[in-house]
Amino acid sequence: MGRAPCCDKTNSLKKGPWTPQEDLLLTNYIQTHGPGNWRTLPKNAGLQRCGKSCRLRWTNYLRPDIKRGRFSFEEEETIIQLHSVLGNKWSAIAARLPGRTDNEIKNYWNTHIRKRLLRMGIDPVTHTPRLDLLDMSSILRSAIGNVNPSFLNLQGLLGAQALMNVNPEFLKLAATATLLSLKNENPSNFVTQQLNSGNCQVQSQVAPSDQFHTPTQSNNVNVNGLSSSPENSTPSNYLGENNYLIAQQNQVDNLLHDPELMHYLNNANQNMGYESVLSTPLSTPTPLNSSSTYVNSSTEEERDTYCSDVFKLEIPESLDISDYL
DNA sequence: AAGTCACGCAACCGCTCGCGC
DNA sequence: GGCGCGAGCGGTTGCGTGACT
Repeated sequence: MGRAPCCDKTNSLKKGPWTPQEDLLLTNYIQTHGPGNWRTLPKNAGLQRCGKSCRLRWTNYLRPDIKRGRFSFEEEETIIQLHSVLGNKWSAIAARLPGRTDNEIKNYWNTHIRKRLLRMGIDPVTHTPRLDLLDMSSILRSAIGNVNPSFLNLQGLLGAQALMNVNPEFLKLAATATLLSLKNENPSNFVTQQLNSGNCQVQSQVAPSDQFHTPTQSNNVNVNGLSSSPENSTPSNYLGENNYLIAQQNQVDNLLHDPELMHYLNNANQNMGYESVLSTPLSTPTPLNSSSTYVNSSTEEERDTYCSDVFKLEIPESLDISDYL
């Protein structure tokens, strides 16, 4: 017992950015002696730095096997997949990405991937579609854009029950309409048919569900020996449109069949108003006209725009969906 | 040209865990 | 068994830089 602290705060150890001279001292020392004891290293190397600072500088910057430069699509995809399995275990993720450090991956996640997933309406923590952004109204509006407005009246919805208390079948209807939109198919006929018939048994009505339903194996993420259980299955490829659609379909299906989620939705209006769901600014959903826009895009903006409008939705005031509530 | 803002990244901070005393 | 330290990790901060007005 009685060891001296690693970083004696009374000492005026240097902090802040490293100078080239300090880098050289540290690199030369480690190449000669190896890292060894980080606590004694600064003194032996002639550095006025904390051992912790030296370790960080070496592992995050000076290490010779570090790969610099922009992350490739493959690396990005791997990070997303690993994060869906491992969460914020940056060191574990970095261990499976040769040449990348946990700090670098963490920074890249926070500055690029996280934002992109949020823009795509995907919760970066759970890797599932964000229901708070799944504003069904606009999808329905776009879906029924050619329906006689007199047929629908939203007053009942806005004046009555919170949207969070929505009938699960309505959620399913909206989600299916969303998926039809994602598939670049016109959901109008489908929604109109459902609303006219009062039939909420959407699943059986969706035109060829199998057409874009997920193969079983795509539920299982397998990255470098890691595989996720079906319960926390995640999109296997956010960068490919088809896989993205498959993932969306799967995740929405899973959510709509998740009793806990439904329980949450049924009780959420006790904790929050439906304003959060309805607060999305008015917008016109952008059709996904290109089937290859996203995966082949070379710029981040192009990647982003692919799905940025997918969940921008609104409810027309003339829509009456009270029957679904 | 100058000021402002947003973004990215390196570095720091604070915590936990494992180990030695 | 308890304490303290080293190492490692994740979260956060702050600075540099480029874009924009």
